[in-house]
Amino acid sequence: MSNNNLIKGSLQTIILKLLEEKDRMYGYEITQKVKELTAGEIKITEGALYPALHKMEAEGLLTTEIQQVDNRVRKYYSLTKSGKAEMSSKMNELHAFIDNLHRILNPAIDPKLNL
Amino acid sequence: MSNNNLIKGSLQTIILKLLEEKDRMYGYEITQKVKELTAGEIKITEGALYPALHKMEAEGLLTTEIQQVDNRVRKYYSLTKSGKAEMSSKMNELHAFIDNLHRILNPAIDPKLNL
DNA sequence: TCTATATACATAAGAAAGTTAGGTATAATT
DNA sequence: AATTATACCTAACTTTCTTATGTATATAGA
Repeated sequence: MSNNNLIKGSLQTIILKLLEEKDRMYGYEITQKVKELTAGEIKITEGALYPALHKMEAEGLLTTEIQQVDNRVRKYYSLTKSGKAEMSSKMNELHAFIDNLHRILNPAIDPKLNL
Repeated sequence: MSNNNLIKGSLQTIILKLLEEKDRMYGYEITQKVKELTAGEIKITEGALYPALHKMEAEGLLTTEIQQVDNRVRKYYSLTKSGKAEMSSKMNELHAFIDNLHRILNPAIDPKLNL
């Protein structure tokens, strides 16, 4: 019923970073973790998540391990060596991008000074 | 020869905000302003910019005024009332999104404390 | 003079990364 | 019995960008 808006290109970075913080995660767990961390403001849709995970596995950034839990299948993902390198790289890119966004969007004079 | 990477959805916000800071701007001027503010790190491509400007004009966010300068045509864009409202809205969304990104990507314990 | 660069607009084909909607299946709750 | 939660998946479509191309004038350099 509602829109998440604005992830656009940061989903891979989010996945990589979460998997650096926690060694093994499965898809559904990632969606719940993001929902929890953002108080429900960002909801990763399954239509975005699963194709992204498959793509990253195909690129060699992630490895998988299937596990049976309570008669249900879970597919756990972990970072490869190359995935760890990609994580660092993407985090740097994202920080640089956000810094640049601030340079563009923040008025020259700090608006807080005008209060 | 090089890639800008990572704008994805923030271009409209950038255009709206620049036009709030400076009443009238033309397309080429916007590309130069962004390049200048980010020390060349973000380059708005024309293939992204012009369609975005046309779309925003069609949506009633921008109005245009064509002007002749040195035998060359310039198309100046300005915010409409609705464009100003959209600017505020998009800025809020973007700030909220960046805050959420920080919540997801920043480790629970401030890394600066580990230095 | 010719060429390249800068200024200034524009479009079109294709790729990338989402949304929305659907499907399968088990477990737990109402 | 029906709904919600858990857990995976895909396919059609849309949005937004990249890359490439086109037009035209002005200026600077070889």
